[in-house]
Amino acid sequence: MLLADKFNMAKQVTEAAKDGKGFVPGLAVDAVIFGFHDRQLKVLLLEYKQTGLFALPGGFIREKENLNDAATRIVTRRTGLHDIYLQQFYTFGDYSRYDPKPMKAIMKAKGIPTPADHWLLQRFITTGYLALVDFTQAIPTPDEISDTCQWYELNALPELMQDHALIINKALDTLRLTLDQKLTGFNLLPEQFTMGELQSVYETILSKTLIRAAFQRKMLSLGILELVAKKMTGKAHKAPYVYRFVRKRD
Amino acid sequence: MLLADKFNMAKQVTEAAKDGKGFVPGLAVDAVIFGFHDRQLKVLLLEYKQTGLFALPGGFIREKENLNDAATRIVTRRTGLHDIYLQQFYTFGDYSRYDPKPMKAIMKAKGIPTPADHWLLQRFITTGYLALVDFTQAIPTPDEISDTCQWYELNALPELMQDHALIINKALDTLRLTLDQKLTGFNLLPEQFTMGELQSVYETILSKTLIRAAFQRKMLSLGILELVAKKMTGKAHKAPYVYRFVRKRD
DNA sequence: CTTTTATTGTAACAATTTGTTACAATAATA
DNA sequence: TATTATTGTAACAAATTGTTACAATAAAAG
Repeated sequence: MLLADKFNMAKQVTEAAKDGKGFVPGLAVDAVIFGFHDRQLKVLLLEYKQTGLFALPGGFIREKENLNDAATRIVTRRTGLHDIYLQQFYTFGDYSRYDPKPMKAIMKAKGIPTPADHWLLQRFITTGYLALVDFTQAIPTPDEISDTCQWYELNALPELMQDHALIINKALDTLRLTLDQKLTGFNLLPEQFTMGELQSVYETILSKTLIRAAFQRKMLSLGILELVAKKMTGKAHKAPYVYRFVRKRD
Repeated sequence: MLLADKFNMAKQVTEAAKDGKGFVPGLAVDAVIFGFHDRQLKVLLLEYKQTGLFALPGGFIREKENLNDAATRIVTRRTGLHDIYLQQFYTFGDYSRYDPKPMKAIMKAKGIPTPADHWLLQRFITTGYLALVDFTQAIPTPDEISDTCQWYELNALPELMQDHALIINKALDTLRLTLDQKLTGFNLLPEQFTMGELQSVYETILSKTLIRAAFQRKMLSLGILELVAKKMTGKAHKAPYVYRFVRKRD
């Protein structure tokens, strides 16, 4: 979960929030926010310079808030985006993931007392959500206590807090397994895109090259692409068509 | 979650459990335990005669227990089975699922005081697990405060507490979507089974008839079936082969 | 016994889907 | 105007899945 949000809550929301009241206890939300740029999958991470570690955006659930709404709120806060593709993928509840050390370090650096029973130092179980966003539209936004909020290449992640590397792996596994079924790849692209761009999203997610003719034929056969126009690339070759994703009529 | 287990904990485990201490707060586990019998999918449910309602087996997570271990413990308790196929499928966190009324009714019937801040009357978020068990081996076992623990046909479920009908639906959806991928259907059968029995498991889960020749060819091609022997059915026709499931060598 | 009945196991062919190769179309550049 | 680098798609091949058919056979009927 996002340490920053913990502080956010502890420091600014309400008096009650200071001791964790006003939130569902023991449960957090972590978001693996994927973006796509330069034929690479990116993940949005927050940096905590005090610990030398990075963390997934995360937070807590308000007393009367739906779990899914909490996830939406968290992702919207860090990206500035609404109408985000969000999918709950796993709830991480191993006891071994409980490690109050990094949190303690951050709290100390901020001058917050760290009694052993402080609510931020208790065990948390976290529900993982994966978000697919348009890289060109997202505005990475750190919160009050994180130092940066930036995109990182999935293949070159910095050292992550707790089990956040595991959470990202599981998110990617889920994305791969449900890609064909849920047709979620489109969410990583701008509203309009070429077949080549779509193919490169698929290739990057699946980590394998696809056969161009077969990919194009398959995508067109699904009836989910609407042709918009041609696109002059300024390159010395035929201009590709531009498509838009249209929801399949059931 | 299983009301029975709440009481179980509250009444018998430790003094600490009485006020919910010793458990992870706010989070529960519910298990959708599937069995297969007479070409029907069955679900294990607990009955609370005080409320006229039925509930999924469920419970809480111990202070230092892994979430997955809690699920295993809960399913093992209700079935007497070890080495169960268990799969986490979703965490249910809508605020609207919070409804203390049935719990209050049960507590009153048991002579337990019901202050508004009683830990059992708070909002719980619950992680759903689906279990696939061998109907012939499971021994349905009610806990201290439930009246019965029995199999119910998926097509003829009694009225369920809270959002438990929704949880069962989501479990079934997950089972259907992952059936081919995870080859989980075998877990509903005894160790040895005929091709016809396996096909009827698939047909029941998917709610559609499958083509016998294609099904058999596909299953055999997967290399996960080991021929054991022939089986005399006592019927007036050729005896079918008997297979055993063998894990695919990676 | 021999024939009938109801399945099982599988081959054979058809239909569909996916993999592969090839080639015309074409926007910019030389 | 020819060249270059891609795009769009057709055409055929290979693999997978759907369908039909038929021999094998355990028990029951005659």
